[in-house]
Amino acid sequence: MTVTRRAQHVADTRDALVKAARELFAERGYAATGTEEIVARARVTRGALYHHFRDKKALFQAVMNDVAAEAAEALVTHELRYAQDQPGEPWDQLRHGFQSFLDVCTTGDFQRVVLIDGPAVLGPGAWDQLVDEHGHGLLAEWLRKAMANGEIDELPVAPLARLLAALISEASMFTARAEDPDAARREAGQVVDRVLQGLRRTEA
Amino acid sequence: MTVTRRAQHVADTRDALVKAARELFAERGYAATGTEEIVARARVTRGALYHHFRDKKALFQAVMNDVAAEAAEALVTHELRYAQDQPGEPWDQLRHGFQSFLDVCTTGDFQRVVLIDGPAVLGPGAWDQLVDEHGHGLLAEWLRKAMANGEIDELPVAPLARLLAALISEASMFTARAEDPDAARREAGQVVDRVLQGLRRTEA
DNA sequence: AACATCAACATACAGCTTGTATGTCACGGG
DNA sequence: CCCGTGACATACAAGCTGTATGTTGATGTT
Repeated sequence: MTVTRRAQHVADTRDALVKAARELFAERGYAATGTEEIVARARVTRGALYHHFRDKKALFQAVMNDVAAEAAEALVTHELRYAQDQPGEPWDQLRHGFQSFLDVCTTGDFQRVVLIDGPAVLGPGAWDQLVDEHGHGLLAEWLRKAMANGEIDELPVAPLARLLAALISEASMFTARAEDPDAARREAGQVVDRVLQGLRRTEA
Repeated sequence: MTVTRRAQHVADTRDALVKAARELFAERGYAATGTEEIVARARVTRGALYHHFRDKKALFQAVMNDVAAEAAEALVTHELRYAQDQPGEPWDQLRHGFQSFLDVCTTGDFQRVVLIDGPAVLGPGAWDQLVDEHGHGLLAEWLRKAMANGEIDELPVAPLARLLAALISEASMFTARAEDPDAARREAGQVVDRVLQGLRRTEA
């Protein structure tokens, strides 16, 4: 067996650390979470933590990647299924994808970890890295395609993708913190959709 | 004299605290700035700090209000002058205002303090409060007016204002962290303007 | 004018937290 | 079979925040 049992144990403790940290970071935020709580929940000691990660920030980085990867994967599979079920125009897929993106962002973990603490802990540019790494180069890709098809106006893709992502992120925050989440979700979705519609090709 | 000299000294130390904290928070971020550095720069002791502010977060709150108020004021005066110089259509003023907003957000202090550390330190909802307090209820006002004039489509104003503010905030981050800030500023401005244009009333 | 009082600080202290240095033990190769 | 090394656990040092206590100068009172 190439993968020894010991190696499994190692991976297991690492995963336990990331999982415990994720729960606590999402619940109380990065600053308010002590390493002691994390290792207690993971049922290891701080020694294990500092063996696997250089410092607390590195652990947070791992958690953030975890959350982002999960969200990206959920979005992709969701959209792939939709595209299969209903092979319509790319435009409709883009609209649908935006709404799905909104729903994905509205999960609690994503909000607190990626949107709130991420930039503060890892400095600005944390987003850039995430964006580059976890595929919403995907988003840029979609936009490029839509432009090539003449469905939306030509615009610099890089800033457009980032601004739209920020738009949706904020929409998710708005939704989550509203008194009436369902109503807020509808309103936010409506606004997002309208903004996207506004980008459609203006008939020359 | 109703305002005694002692009172001036008190206000002076408080201002010195806020100013020193603002510089350091903007430069190194909230978490990386110790209270000792702050009071050293303000040439007082930590006792003074904890006399004027309940804790470090309260000081940050004051700094954030300071930065936000300054930005809001700059924006307003700028726009008022523009409106006076060139009393055109409200639509043009809205477009111009967005670009000004972008420029205001691009100042270093605003980025780090309000956009990055603000939500993380004071929790989400810090934005809501700022938005409500420092007038970009102004923004909502403009939008309402533009809708009433039939210049842009009817949409829920609250989410629209927040999403547009987030859009511009992200545009400013994009601009500031780009290799070529000037080019990035142009691209970001172009995208923002295009999004805004997209909201114009669709001829029924 | 002497005195009490209180605000505006300064100083000293206690507790918590992070990171590191050191120790231990099991596993795995030679 | 034994020794080295990785994977932890433990113990320690340093820094930071918040609080409790001390001090001083202004201010109001009689």
